Amino acid sequence: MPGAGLHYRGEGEEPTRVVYEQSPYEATTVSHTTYLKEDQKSPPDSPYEEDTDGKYHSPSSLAPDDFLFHEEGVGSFQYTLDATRSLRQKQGEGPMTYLNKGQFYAVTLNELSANKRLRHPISKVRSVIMVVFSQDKNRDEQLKYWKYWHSRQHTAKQRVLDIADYKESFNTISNIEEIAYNAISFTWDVNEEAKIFITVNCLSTDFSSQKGVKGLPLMIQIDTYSYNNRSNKPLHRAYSQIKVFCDKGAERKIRDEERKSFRKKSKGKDSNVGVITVPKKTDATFFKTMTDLEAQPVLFIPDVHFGTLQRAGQVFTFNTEEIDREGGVLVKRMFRPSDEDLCPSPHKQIKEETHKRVLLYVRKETEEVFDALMLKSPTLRGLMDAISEKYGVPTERIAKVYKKSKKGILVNMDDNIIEHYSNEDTFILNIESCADSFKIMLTEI
Amino acid sequence: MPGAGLHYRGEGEEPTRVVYEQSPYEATTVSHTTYLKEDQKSPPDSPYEEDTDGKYHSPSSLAPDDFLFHEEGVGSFQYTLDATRSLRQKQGEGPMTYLNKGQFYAVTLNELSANKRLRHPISKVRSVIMVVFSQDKNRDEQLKYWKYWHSRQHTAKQRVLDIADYKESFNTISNIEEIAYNAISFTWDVNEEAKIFITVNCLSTDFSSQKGVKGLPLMIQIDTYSYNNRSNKPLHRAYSQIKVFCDKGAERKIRDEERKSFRKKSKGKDSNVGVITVPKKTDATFFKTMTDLEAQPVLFIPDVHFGTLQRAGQVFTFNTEEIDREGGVLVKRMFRPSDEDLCPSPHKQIKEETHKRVLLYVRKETEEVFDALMLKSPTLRGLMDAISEKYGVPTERIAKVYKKSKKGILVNMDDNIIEHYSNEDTFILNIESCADSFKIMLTEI
DNA sequence: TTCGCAACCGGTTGTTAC
DNA sequence: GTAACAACCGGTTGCGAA
Repeated sequence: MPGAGLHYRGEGEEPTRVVYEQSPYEATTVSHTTYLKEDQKSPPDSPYEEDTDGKYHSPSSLAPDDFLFHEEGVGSFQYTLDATRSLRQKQGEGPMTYLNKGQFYAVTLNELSANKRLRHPISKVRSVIMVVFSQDKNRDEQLKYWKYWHSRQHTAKQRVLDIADYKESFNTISNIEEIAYNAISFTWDVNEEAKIFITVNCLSTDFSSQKGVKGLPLMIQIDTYSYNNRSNKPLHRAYSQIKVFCDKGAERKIRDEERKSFRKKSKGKDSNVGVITVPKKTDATFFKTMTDLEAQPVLFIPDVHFGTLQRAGQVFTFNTEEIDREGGVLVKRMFRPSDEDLCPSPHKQIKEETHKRVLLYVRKETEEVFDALMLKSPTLRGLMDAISEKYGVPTERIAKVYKKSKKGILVNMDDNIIEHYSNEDTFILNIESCADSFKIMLTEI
Repeated sequence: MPGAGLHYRGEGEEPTRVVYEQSPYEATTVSHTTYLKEDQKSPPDSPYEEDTDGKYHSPSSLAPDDFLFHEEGVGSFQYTLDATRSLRQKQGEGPMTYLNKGQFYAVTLNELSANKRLRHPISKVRSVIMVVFSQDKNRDEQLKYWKYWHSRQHTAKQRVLDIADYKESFNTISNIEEIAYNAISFTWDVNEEAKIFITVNCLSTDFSSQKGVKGLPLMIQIDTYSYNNRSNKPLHRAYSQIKVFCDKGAERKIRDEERKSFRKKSKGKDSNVGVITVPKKTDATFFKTMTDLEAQPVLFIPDVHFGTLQRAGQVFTFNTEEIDREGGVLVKRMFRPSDEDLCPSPHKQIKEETHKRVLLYVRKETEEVFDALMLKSPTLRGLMDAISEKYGVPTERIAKVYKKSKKGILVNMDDNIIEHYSNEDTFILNIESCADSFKIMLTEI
């Protein structure tokens, strides 16, 4: 790891002074309050790596104290999650921390800069803590999962991520905002350790109706922004991979792994192929710093339908107020993601027209979960518009729309047919590209 | 078991002559073709019991051959299910047979009367084989379960119970009717053993979204009616309790039970509390005769909405025809359960409204794809309006509308014909221009 | 490639100790 | 009662044999 000057923080060790690599691109001193200009695009990837443990290496050649922040501020923050981490770790996967659904876990946030002792003059930052899926899941997949999960909750108000209102926590943070169902933002002072208590309200197995299968891994991601930053880009981003279990499932999982490890050992077969056993028991997990600060995390705000519309409105209103007080126009944009950044709301307006609208569910043949098509009018045109909007097929390029009845009869779709569909009728959708036009097939199921 | 004269049929043993207890209520000879009068209510419970094994005891004191049928005919039929039965059996539960979803199992039906050798002059009976829930589930619960299950099937056509079209089977049965999604009826001759092959398409775990829980036990029930019986009441009713598993789950379940039984035994603890171990391995299960012939089994026909309306209609029509030939008015009622006996439609009003509308599919001779004609009323006028709207033919210019039946018979279309069309009936449409008017031809296909 | 089968997976349930 | 924990449950997956 050439030239990397990274800080290692052992357990119980006081964070002291940290030295960062000098950026090859900009070698000037930047204070914590000097941020990236907006037009500064495509920063280089962080040139150093971290080990799979998520901790930082301590190179033998520590640079002197008077080195400065990395331009991006990457690496200057360190977060921990107070939960037992899995001892074993599959090859090709990062470490995994086990949580129980509905249980509170402490998350601590520290800023480890060399200037720590000097105290930053403007020392407030805003962090957003989120529950997201692994990066191999794209935006649509993530939203599909969240929608699926949300549709099966007892109450539509059920959030993915909650924060505890412990006094212990409120001494260190403020301006808490539930900016999405899976994201909470708050501000804290880099001169003091911040501590929050979070709980995750979904199970890793909640994203599929299949029984007896592994749950999906999730990530707790923390993005930290300059308080007055004009940029959409966080100063720092880190994550911790988690699995969420029922009841005391996290503890059982650890127990079972220990048992299995013991059985393996007693068999003498040191077949640790593909499994790395983390040596010592870890009561806390360090977040792993990410180098990609550009990717937009997927925020989930449920589809606001009738009664729920109002609630989402509240969130936005609240955010807007907050942000107005802060005076940052661009920050406002960030904290109020556009419809496209969120779960796209098909029913943006209107109340008197609602009775004419039809909500159809369609899914691909190969998929399990449906997409919702809200037809602004129960007509062929309305259907084509909805498909166009949802799947990016230009309306004018849709050559034919067929429907196939349950008996397999192929019919030209028309207004009349659509008018007689009921809300929540279900179809298999097939979009066939044919020359430079598309043929749409809705199969009734 | 005092005074019980029951027949025991061992494996491989030919059913020969059976002796039944003389009814204390009626000691007259009744032939198989003499049935209960309709006004004869509340028959006494069958005065004999069966052991939990579901087989019949063979009392040492067998009565002579010339004893006669029990008034109800109960006990004169014996059915077997060729599937391995669970070795263990929980206290308070009957025996349980394990099946795999989608796998075919043989069911044999025998009539064991003393007159067997004499051959019945009128020897046809109708049996209905059903998959139902245990008796502790009332009608509403059962329908709720079926609806839940049906709503999660890949195709709405998915039936609960299917019968194989093996030649081996068709030699012994006829007039097969799928009278409900969970019930199939057929006729057979009591002088010959009937053999059918059935498969169950639901899992015992399919009735709940909960993960990791026991599946619901089901019953295969067989009701046997006199072929010309005017009564709703079957001659005989028997059931076998089953659990349906995925893949080869039935075999695994048996294996696991054997393993556990072995472990218990090796521990020396003869703690058979609450568990009866069936001594020998049973490759087939005997159905257990039920004494309650009054209870109406719960038949499941899915909510008929638009497209599916017609399918249910077909079933009914078919049944009605069948029954008319048999001439039994009351049987007809039985095979055509009222809406209340079936899955009650939640959209009853909607159905009432849409009841009058008919959706027909028509295509040109040369085309492949159909157009939909929504008739606002099921009349000739409604048809002409729909054609006019769809193809721009002025209604007043339509001179004649013919229909051509499948046999090629040409008929003037009238209100009556149209009223009897079902949703999604299909036609070839031909519009012939003749002077300044048009002739329409609908050919049934 | 399929089949038989044991192991995996994790929600759920029952049992035992405090 | 409640907390800890092992066993149950059955769909699913992976592995070795035919």
